[in-house]
Amino acid sequence: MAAATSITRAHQIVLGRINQALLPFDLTFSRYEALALISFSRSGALPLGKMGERLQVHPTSVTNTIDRLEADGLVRRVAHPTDRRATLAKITAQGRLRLEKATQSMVEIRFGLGEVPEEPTVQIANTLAEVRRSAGDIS
Amino acid sequence: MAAATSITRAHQIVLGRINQALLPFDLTFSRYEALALISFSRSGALPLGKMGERLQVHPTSVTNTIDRLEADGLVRRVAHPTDRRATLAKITAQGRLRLEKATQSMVEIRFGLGEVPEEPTVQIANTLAEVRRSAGDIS
DNA sequence: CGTCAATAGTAGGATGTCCAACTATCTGGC
DNA sequence: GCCAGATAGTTGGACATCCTACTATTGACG
Repeated sequence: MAAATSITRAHQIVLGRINQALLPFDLTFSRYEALALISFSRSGALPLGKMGERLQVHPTSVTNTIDRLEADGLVRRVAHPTDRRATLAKITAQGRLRLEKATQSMVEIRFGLGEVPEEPTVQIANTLAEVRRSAGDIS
Repeated sequence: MAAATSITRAHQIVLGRINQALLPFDLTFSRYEALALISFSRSGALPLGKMGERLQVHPTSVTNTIDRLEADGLVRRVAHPTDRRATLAKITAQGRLRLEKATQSMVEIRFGLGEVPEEPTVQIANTLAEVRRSAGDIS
């Protein structure tokens, strides 16, 4: 139970710090993650469904996230070239700019890890990998 | 960044499993945590503010949680004996029964850790302690 | 080549979390 | 004693998440 509690608390702490740091950019961690994911794709656009898979969130959550990013002018919904069911979220120039600034801030706060040194963070990723493996999140 | 991502994903996975297991008892992890906390107190009752401190959540979250537990008959709001500002959440007999059953289920799924062996879970708690220490969550 | 199951996305409703603002009560300094 | 500031809890609003149910489109099998 100590492990489960630790994960919950660590998550609260890290997420809280991250969202605090993203506040000036009018972003949240969900929106930041989504924006970053899109920007990493070669064409700068991704079908919403694919995003849900990658981020491991429900399709309705993606809809919500993209709604907000689009309202803020950071992405644009465009039609999928061949599949008329699908919608692509395409990052805008403004979106890339905002993402870049936000990422600087993320790096400064070390993605919520704060003053925790490098070595322990590697440990954390490694030990939690066990949990993620058990759920098929990673192989 | 890998560490931050790992914490987020592990949290999603563990919380998802826990809430799934609590579904038959009409509980969520928040409500389960709150109920357990109250039951551990000597008198079986706690001021809402104290609960917020212990669980590290906002006062309004406690209000919400207790609202639901009370609506389900698992706790009852009673007046604080000396401080008329404060309200105590007191666990009911039905609450203790429900908690007991839910706890059995929690133990069975090892609090969401599933098939992860004992040793790695200890590792997880230890490595994440670093993050929690950095936020003053633990000493 | 036509029907029907599968897939992509969205709408509505529930829960949990936070923040800002409010009411009620307590407490300490004058 | 009294009044200002602190404290306890709630209310209303914002976000993120999930689930169920729905529409539109695709694709596969008879």
